[in-house]
Amino acid sequence: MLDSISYRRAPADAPPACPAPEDAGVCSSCAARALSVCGRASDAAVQRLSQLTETLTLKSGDVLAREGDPADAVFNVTAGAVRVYKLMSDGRRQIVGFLFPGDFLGLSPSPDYAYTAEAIAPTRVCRFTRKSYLGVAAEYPELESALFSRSSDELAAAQEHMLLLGRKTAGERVASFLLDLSARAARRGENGDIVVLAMTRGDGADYLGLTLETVSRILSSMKTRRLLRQLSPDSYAILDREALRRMAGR
Amino acid sequence: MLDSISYRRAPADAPPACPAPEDAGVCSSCAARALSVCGRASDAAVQRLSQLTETLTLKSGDVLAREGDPADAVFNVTAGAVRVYKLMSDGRRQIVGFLFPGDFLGLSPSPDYAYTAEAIAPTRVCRFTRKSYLGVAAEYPELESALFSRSSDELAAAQEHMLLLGRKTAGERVASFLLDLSARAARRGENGDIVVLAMTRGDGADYLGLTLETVSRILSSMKTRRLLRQLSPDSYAILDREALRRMAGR
DNA sequence: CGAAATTTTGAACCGTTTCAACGGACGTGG
DNA sequence: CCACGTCCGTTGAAACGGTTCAAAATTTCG
Repeated sequence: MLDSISYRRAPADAPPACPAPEDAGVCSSCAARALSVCGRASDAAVQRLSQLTETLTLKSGDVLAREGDPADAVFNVTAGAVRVYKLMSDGRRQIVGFLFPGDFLGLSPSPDYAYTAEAIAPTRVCRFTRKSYLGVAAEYPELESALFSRSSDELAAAQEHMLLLGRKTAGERVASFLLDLSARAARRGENGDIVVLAMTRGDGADYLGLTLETVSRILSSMKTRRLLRQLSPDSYAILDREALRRMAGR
Repeated sequence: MLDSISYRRAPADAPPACPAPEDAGVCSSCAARALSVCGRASDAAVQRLSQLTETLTLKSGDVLAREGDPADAVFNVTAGAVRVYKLMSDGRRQIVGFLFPGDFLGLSPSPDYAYTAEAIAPTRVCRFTRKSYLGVAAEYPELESALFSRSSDELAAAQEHMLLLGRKTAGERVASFLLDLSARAARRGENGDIVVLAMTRGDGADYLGLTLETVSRILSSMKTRRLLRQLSPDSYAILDREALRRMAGR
């Protein structure tokens, strides 16, 4: 590269600040925030649920849930990032999604987890047992509606991702991914013009159905074509969003 | 091919017989059957819902829902087959799923359909308006639980399909597809050892993220390798399920 | 029966993967 | 503080799986 800038990744010693700061250790605000996002949960349900909740602080590599294990907990991410994936016996991996603050895991009533979920950065989550969740849900049907709605959004995202995996070219995949990360960051109240790739190239590749080399090559070409500017190894400024949109297809 | 047998597709003049035969035109049994599959809906909810239901008879090519249109109806397929897909502007298509008798469409609370759904054979569906569905759901929370459960199964299937699209080889995809069709047929009470490809090779390809030529080639090689025997252009007998399983991976 | 659509098969091509090498960032221990 | 090993990202070159293009065979349907 022409300009060999010396980068430094963000220090990885402590969980990053929570966008909606919570009283450390107390999880009521977490449950409230998590549920209020859905817009329909009653205050009473929030109160009940937050009593049944514990906060976990995880470091990169910690496993929240393992494919095939009994699904006895529901999680809500409050800080950090999580990868959710499925494995084949020979090690091939498909990441089916990344979780960021505000996202849920484990809502499905299925008895076992169908995926493994692993922190990929210092991460904080709220955890409630499925049993306690079911008790509250039975009492407050609007909670179930709210989470059903969330779950449906997830299904729609999964269908969009099937289109990406089944029909898009490598360039279209990476462009779509960057725009998606940007939109999600904006929805969390962060700056949508700066995309932070909280995951490695390998993780990105396993999400996009590519190899890490292909992801790296495409990011490089986006840099030389002035669509992106690399701010650090894991964050990029979007210079030409319109070109990225065209490149993403649909 | 060595043996050039003369095949004949099943005649396509009338909707095939419904597995649980219903009084033609009357939809109460349909709603009952649809909901009872979930195992939790009360008789009262079934009664209420069936009053709000109409039966539609569709021919191949008829559209149930179009991507972007307001999602004001929920469907339950009682006979036939439906393809659900997303399109790119240049015509590339990803089929995100096929619907067979017993399957639902349109459960998501999202205001618009995120996909197009089209009959690919003579098909019968029960249709209820979203408005009437919401009314009943508000009154009978167990209905919502039951459909949430269905929807979660769909999400799990979508995640499994992402693994297929992102990481499996062409042979693994086709083998997985055949086993999946077989399992779904068995769940509907049909013979799981005979797989009916209700869709064209092109539809299969657009589901598997391949071209129709690749699908055809792989089916041919499965025939010559005695994993399958072709009973008609659209139905195959599974001769070696174990080999298919190995071939499907995971 | 004849036309249109679908399926099958072959051969050339190409986008992505695979294999390989190198460089930078970071943690560890001397 | 520097040497060392590891992990991650980048880049190049060769190989390959699946696509594209083309044509023929079969099936479907009016």
